[in-house]
Amino acid sequence: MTAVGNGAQTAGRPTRLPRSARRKQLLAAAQEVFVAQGYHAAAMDDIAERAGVSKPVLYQHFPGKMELYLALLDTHCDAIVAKVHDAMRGTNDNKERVSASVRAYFDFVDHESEAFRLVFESDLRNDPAVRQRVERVEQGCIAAITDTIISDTGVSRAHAELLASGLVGAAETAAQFWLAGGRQVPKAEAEALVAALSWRGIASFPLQGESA
Amino acid sequence: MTAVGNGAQTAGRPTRLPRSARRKQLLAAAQEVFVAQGYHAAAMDDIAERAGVSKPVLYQHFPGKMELYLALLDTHCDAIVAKVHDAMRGTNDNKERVSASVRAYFDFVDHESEAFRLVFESDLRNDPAVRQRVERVEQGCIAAITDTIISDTGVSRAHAELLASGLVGAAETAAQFWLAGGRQVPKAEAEALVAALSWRGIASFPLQGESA
DNA sequence: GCACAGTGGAGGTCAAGATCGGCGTGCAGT
DNA sequence: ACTGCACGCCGATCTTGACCTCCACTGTGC
Repeated sequence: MTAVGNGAQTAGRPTRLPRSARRKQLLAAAQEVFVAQGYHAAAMDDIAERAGVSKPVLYQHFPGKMELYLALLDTHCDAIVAKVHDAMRGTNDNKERVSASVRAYFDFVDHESEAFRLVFESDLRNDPAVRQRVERVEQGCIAAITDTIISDTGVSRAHAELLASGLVGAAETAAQFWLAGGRQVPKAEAEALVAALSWRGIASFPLQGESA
Repeated sequence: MTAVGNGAQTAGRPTRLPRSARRKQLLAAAQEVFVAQGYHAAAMDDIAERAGVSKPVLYQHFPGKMELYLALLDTHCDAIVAKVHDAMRGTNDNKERVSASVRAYFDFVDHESEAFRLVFESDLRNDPAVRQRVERVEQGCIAAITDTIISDTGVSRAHAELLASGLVGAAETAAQFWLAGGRQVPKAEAEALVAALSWRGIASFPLQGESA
């Protein structure tokens, strides 16, 4: 976990990068610092130092701390919703849809845990701009699932949304727990377990009425 | 939603309270402000104003902002875990246990939404002291359910924990969604829906192997 | 050899947490 | 009942810390 990309050259020659590459590098450095320290504790000095540049450079690429954070957030928010959408559209078998959605969550947590923590453990949820984006992610995931539930079970939208939020919460919390616990269970096993839980939970809902 | 307890007396005569009553009033005011604004955005001035006193009084009762927040947190953390424990011990029927647990979450969200948001939407999870307490709550709930799952299904502890985290996440997220959506669905209905989802999901796990 | 673009470190500003001298009120003793 | 005392409370202030810009330097193209 040293500096990003081209490495720290604080003592060596300062390398001149094209703006595009520099911007990506700054974003990567910012992501590491934001995830490690949280938004408030992260100082712009830390981010600049992490990237191996000085603060003015940072401010030549981003107007302020908030915009930098939002840029990062936007990138990943899109990615998450897109993955769930893909999981829904990739097949017509609902059981497979559940599996794919759960797998999407675990993949995301496994491969991009930094992005996950950036979005779901943000300490800025009170800020309207951030709140809007984070809620948009959850709403987006819930909405994607809701539509499928409605069309396949016929329950009301309000009920379907509640069920969808439960499923999303199960996948999200389980994935988070799996990550926090140090990936004790093999990933495929964990996915299968949570997928089974979710599928058994939702599968019999077309019945609508409760049978004992 | 004006000032707490004895009302705002900014213009009138300042009332002198015994220390114990003043402390409780300050805690209530702090809770309102912390929930409404989040930890970082909440200023000690706001809390003092909300309580109708001045800042020095606040600092005569609590050493600092963090201690004030932790005092609040501790109160509610205990309450949540206790409720889930009660739900587990109240009966031996597992289906009823699931219902009771879900009802516990919804009750908590319904009746003490402020406390819920204080704990689960905290913007201080990066702070070790806060993180420890919040994780302790989730771990506590998960652990309570895990034991039941293990003794009744025989799956390994790691798997049971994962399942438990999924169930907790479902109840938590659904309750949160229900609250955020303005309680559109009647509480009893929402509880029944989520309980059914959870119960159907977990009920057939004793089989262990998957039947189509 | 010279102009120039871009870097690096020092400083301004402001918000928010934490604190000091005065004030008014209720009570004890005579 | 009157006076001195003790205590809780308030307005105004200090300081820290973090975001955001200005002077000296270095390496390059003509």
